[in-house]
Amino acid sequence: MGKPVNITDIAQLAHVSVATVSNALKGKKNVGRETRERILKIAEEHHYQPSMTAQGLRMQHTKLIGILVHDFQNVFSSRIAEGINQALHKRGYSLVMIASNSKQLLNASLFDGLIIFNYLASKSQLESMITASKLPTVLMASDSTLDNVVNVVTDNHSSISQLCSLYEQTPHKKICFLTNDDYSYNSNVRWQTCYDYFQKHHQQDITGDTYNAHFRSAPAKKIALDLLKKQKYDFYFCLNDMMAYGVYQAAKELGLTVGHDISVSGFDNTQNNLSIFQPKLTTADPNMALWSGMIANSIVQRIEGTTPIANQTIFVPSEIVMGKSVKLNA
Amino acid sequence: MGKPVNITDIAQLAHVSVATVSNALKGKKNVGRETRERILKIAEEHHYQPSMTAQGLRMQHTKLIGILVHDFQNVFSSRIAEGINQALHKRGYSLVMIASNSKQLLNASLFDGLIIFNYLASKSQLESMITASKLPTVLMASDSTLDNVVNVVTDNHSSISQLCSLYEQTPHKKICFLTNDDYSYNSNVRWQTCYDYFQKHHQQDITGDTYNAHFRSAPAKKIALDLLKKQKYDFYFCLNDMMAYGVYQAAKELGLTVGHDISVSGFDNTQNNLSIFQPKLTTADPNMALWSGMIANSIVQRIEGTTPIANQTIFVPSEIVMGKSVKLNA
DNA sequence: CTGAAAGCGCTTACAG
DNA sequence: CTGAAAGCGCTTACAG
Repeated sequence: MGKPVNITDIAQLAHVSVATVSNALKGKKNVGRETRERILKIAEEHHYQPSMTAQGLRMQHTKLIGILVHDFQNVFSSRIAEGINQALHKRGYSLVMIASNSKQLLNASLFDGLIIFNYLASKSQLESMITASKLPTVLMASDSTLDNVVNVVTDNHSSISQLCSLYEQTPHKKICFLTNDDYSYNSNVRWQTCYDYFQKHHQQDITGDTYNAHFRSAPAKKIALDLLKKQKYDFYFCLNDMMAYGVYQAAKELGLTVGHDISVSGFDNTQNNLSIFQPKLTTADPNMALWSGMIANSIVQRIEGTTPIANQTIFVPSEIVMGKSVKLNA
Repeated sequence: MGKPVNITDIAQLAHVSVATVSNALKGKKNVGRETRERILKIAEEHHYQPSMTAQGLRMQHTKLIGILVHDFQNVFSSRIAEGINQALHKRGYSLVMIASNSKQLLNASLFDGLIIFNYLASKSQLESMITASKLPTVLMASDSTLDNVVNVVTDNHSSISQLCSLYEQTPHKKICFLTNDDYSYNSNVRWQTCYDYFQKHHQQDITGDTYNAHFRSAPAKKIALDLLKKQKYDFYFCLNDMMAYGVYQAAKELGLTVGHDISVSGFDNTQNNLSIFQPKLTTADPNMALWSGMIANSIVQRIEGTTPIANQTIFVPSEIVMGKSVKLNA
């Protein structure tokens, strides 16, 4: 394809220097009115668009913020990305999504800042990437203590405590917990909150009643199928919604009614207008709008120096949404 | 943050020129073995990563391919993007997703090629963007005739014809069609195929039995609710799955059983392991794996000059998946 | 108000 | 085998 028109082309067309074209285009006041208008007109006519590689190289920033996702298909990252994108756009930045197999782009002086949600790497691998990039970074599910990162995370603690307290208002006697793997920040914090809660209020050690279903529905279904057959538990406390969905499926397969025969709770409030959960799931809603706004704020402030670069953790409030999946005493 | 180490830093550390560092890093053979190893070691130790803006400016390409989506949340674009990403990665390109509010990036000499799925702009707006960018471009739902675009689209024709022929094997007598707006390529092609089919096989003009539900479930539900109450139709031929879902909801609300009282067909096969459609929907499956592969191939070939830049339309085969939503004669 | 020049970090043809 | 130099498209301090 013919190469795009550049600032030199415009300069020639307008019979001025490239410096003047640049100044005119950037709205500097040191350009004569007549000259400016002529330049603008020509640039417009030729669809002139400044080269981001040249601008980026010269100015040492790109106004681009990268969001690294494990893969493009992840529904949760897509949802939060959309919110962040809106917020960043208002502040003059563009959000660019890349999948983890393109992570070498993170250190390529392409982005002014980084946002990372889920990653399969270990925490130390992740941190070495972030350290190498030297960029202001927001982590959405971590408690990294690196200087250039701010963790903007769900306030798991308060929501999980409230969810735990529901147990006392049910007729149930036996509760179990579905978790994710050890390296999962959210799973760890949520589980620890449960542990503390049951230790304190019921003098009960929940360790033996904890099952790792990897935050996914299929393993959760399998585990629940087994446990339900043994009638071992009547309350399935799931540390995220996907696992709750697995329990729903298991219950259905065994002819059990959620919210009646057993109770199920989740976390994330991923139920949408597709009405996957029947009955409606009792879960925690992370307030995505607030979350994305805080992420956008944090990163822009660090890039622009409004907030000094220093480690910080910000908790985003979440709230309980009451469904019909937990059977409360009359 | 401290600025990243560049090629000059490495050159000083290794006591050689930047040219030699560059040659060593790129694996050129004109560098002494001892020198090369020393350079590589130092670069490694300092986590040297070439600047993409500098490289891009110098080489006039970035190995970056942009995919423009209407918004990050769109499930369909996310799904196809993931497939394209895998295929491009193998060929040394990175896929970068941007939302439509960042479309000025398309002409910024940042990308080597463009992939565009859904856009709310009119065809002419879209085409002027593509023309200005002068980049090899793949369109996934269009029949643009611009020189630098190749349309890689679902083979609507064959699947829709097969779906239409199902009607003759049902006990139903009255069929209606749910469509999208006029500017929707897929809707247009699919509807035209239906029109031709019914004209030819039933001497019937379906125009009066066509309803615009904007490819979305909510409007489809509303329309279906109205039509079902009037008992006007017994076969709801939906030009995509989302609208079929709306019809399912309407039927459920009225106590009607899909696949028994009425028949419903869709297009896209978006049903996943979340089992949203009960009973399983009869629909067309676009073969996403094949589709993403063909997109990746097309664009890389044009970028690298393997295939000359010229307008082309490629049809991706799709196939019917038989669910239980269409009631066939015994 | 305008333009010549330096320089951002690279790559590559060229001279030695 | 190695390095000096030009140049990709910009911006900005500076001189006039």
